[in-house]
Amino acid sequence: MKINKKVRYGLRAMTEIRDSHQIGILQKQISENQSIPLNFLDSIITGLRNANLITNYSGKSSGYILTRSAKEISVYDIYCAFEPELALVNCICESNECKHANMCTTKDYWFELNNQIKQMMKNAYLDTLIVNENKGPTKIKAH
Amino acid sequence: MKINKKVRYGLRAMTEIRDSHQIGILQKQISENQSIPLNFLDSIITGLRNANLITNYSGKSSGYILTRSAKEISVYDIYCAFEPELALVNCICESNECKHANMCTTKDYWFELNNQIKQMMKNAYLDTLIVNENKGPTKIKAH
DNA sequence: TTCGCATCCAACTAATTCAATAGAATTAAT
DNA sequence: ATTAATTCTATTGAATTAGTTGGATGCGAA
Repeated sequence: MKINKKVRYGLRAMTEIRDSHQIGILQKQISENQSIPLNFLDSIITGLRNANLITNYSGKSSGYILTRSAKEISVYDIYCAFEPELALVNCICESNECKHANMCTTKDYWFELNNQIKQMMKNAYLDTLIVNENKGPTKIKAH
Repeated sequence: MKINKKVRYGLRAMTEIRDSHQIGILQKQISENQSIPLNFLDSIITGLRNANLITNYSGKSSGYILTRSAKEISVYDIYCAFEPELALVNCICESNECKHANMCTTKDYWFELNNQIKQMMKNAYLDTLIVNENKGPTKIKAH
């Protein structure tokens, strides 16, 4: 079970765009800052734009910005820019219902796990994604 | 993000073995009951045996049984019979630490999500996996 | 207007993983 | 011995992933 690279790069790209605030940021700059291959980033940007999460003015010095506040963009919004609805197992998509579903011992469990994961991704917002400066164990300040 | 078929079949196979209690159950029977291709089930059984979750006597009329109580076998135990430790992103495995980890905005989030999913799989035990008989909306009995 | 830069867009490919199959060797009950 | 089941190794075919290539388009500066 892996998160695919478009989602991972997409999330990192989104934090770059977030941090450029109203000014906007170019693909090239995102690519350099985040070590994402430029050509690959291109298709990631397409995904984010189609999902209506970012926008820009076309032309030479465009620069991408968010379409809404970072605290209104969830990790699941970004996930869905690159993947269909989260479905850990195929029978979660109704179109793919499997024949022995009505005697399946595991279906309910997968549905439950699927929902919980989805909910965790929906409850995490772009504004909370930050670099953790603490490398070592957390120091508790005496008070 | 998908659960692979070995894990899914493996979990279903485990509920069959659980339900055979002390008697034991043959691959062929598991294969028929759960519509799992027999040859493929073979490699799944191997995984479960190597993970020390099931055992049998080899030969003609063997039959598999659990090595311990179903309520002591977690979904995560079964998952790990077929996959290495859950790692949604590669940098979770220390051997694969990525170069810009110390400036990564998303690492902490993936670590947190990874831990929560792992915990949910560790807290679900084989004895709780059952067929849900209710097809329609739940009927609440008047009392 | 022509050039450079950056985005936009579609097709393609190389590599890897996944799901399944095939067949031979082994084991043990009858 | 025969039979029925498991065990082990190797291979295949399909699907997915990650990334590339090449060209069209749009804008601004020289």
